[in-house]
Amino acid sequence: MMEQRPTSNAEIAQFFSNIAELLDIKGEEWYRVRAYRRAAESIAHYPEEMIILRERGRLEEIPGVGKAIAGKIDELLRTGRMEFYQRLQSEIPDGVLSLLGLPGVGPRTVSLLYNELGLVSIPDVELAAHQHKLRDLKGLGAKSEERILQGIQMLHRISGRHLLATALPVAEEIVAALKDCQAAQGVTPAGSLRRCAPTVGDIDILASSARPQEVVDHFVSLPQVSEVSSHGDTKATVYLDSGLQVDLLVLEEAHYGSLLQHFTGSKDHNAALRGLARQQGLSLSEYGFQHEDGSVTSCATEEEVYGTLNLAWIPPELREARGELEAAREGSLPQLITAEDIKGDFHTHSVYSDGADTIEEMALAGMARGYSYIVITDHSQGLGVAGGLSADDFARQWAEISALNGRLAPFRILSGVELEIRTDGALDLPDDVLVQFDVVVASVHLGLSQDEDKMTGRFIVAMRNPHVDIIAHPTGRLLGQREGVAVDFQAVVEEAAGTGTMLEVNAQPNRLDLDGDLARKAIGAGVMLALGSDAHHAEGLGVMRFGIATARGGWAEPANVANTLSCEELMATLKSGKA
DNA sequence: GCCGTTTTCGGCCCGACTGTTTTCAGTCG
Repeated sequence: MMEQRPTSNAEIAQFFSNIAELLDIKGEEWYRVRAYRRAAESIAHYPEEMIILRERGRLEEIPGVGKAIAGKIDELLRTGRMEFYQRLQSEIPDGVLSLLGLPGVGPRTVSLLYNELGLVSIPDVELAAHQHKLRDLKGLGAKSEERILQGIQMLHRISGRHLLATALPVAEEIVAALKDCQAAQGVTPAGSLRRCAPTVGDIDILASSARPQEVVDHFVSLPQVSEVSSHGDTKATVYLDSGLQVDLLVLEEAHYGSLLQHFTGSKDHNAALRGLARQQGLSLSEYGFQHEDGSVTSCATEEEVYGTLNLAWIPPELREARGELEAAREGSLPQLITAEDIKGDFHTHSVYSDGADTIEEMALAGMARGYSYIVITDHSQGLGVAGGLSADDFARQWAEISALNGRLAPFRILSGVELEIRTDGALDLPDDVLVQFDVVVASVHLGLSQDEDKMTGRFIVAMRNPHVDIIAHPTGRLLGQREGVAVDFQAVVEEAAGTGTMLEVNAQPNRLDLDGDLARKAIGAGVMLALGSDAHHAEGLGVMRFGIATARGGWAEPANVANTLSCEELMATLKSGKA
């Protein structure tokens, strides 16, 4: 049987990421390790497929990929294997890499655990810790052993990351509590929360103060805190009862811009920024810029930090080391879409299917948000579990929408449907019904484990139907629960561009689908995005902020997003057929 | 291992906190 060859950029990147960690555990020189890490990151987010670049001999155009790594990519694509990687694997079993996931355990400690005790998995380490075998290792002691054990128990309790929407209210509560401390000024969430990442590993909060120690002391003694992990003069890390980790950093006000920039990250963005500073003979840290003569210039605002490096200020959502530094230098950063640009919501449910509120309640909520329209998109009949509607049901709904529009004008309720793309690829309602909707949103909820060809085919059939305006939550991922469906996204994007079909950025906190990277790909191909709250009750319209944040992460400008159109413009666009 | 409008060799990102230390390495963000 043919061995499955890694071909996607993500799969190829994984090899180099593993190599970096294996070399790190082996004690290889840090810069070489970093080179592999950077290459992996670069490959994972490169807009073109490695397989194409290889054919054209253009692999070395990728930043961070030189002769040696290009050769390894070539070998991998040609033979499906990589000699160098296999040699490393023979020295260190794959499972050992998982030990790096333990809090407080880095490459040096992993090396000890493996080489001295032969531990190759987290359960191995747990057992050894219980048997007090770890405390005798050189450089470790009873405290380290206890800490590792606690880390393992923490991993058992919480699996991984927290949704942005979960962490945000917690962060706001802590910020409010910190403001009670008189010494604290300028308290604000930073980190992945400020960058509006879909999920956050921890909550970062920063403050400025003339008396940092007081603020840190106040922080670690908050009632929400269940455990203090570290507690210094300017920095502390705690765990809450919920298992969430919260970091606080406090500096004087003069450093505030430097601090905010530093603590917002991302790590990669900051590393790249420090690299730029180096080129100018400067050393950048949370305190400011250190010049070659040792003097330090601190920045009170982020604009000063970026300005010092001849860069425009960069919106936090873009700080992922994905080309934003180059754009900031050239003055070509996007004018990102904002909440004020949003004139309507493309994806909402009512009591007609599985929503909790009436169409009128949904409309009133939309009006309260300052929208000029919402699209009601109840499920079609094929999705029985969600109370999907038949053509007759929709006819009743249209009558109600029409009456409401008479009363609520100039606000408009648009008649829509979340049309099931059935497992056999057929659409769930006939064309003579579809043509009567203002907006048709098509999506898949069934047969999600179909193979890539079948799934891609279902999307393409839907997009080729002249009445389908939008594909909703295109990958079907559920954060922390389910990977997206197997689909050839490149083919989907091309078909969307070719047929003038929009792709949704679904704003549900556990979907955020498309994500920022894919949204950016879609925009790059000329696809229009449609933001939908997918609200199932009136309050649910509020999640739109997460959709906007995600679109911003995809570098979306107002012109890339259909929600910025007025109702008239939208109807004119839809009536003129698909592009 | 990568990279170059100072460099094809010699650089390459910074600092706080902790633990096991007796001057520092490891980890983390």
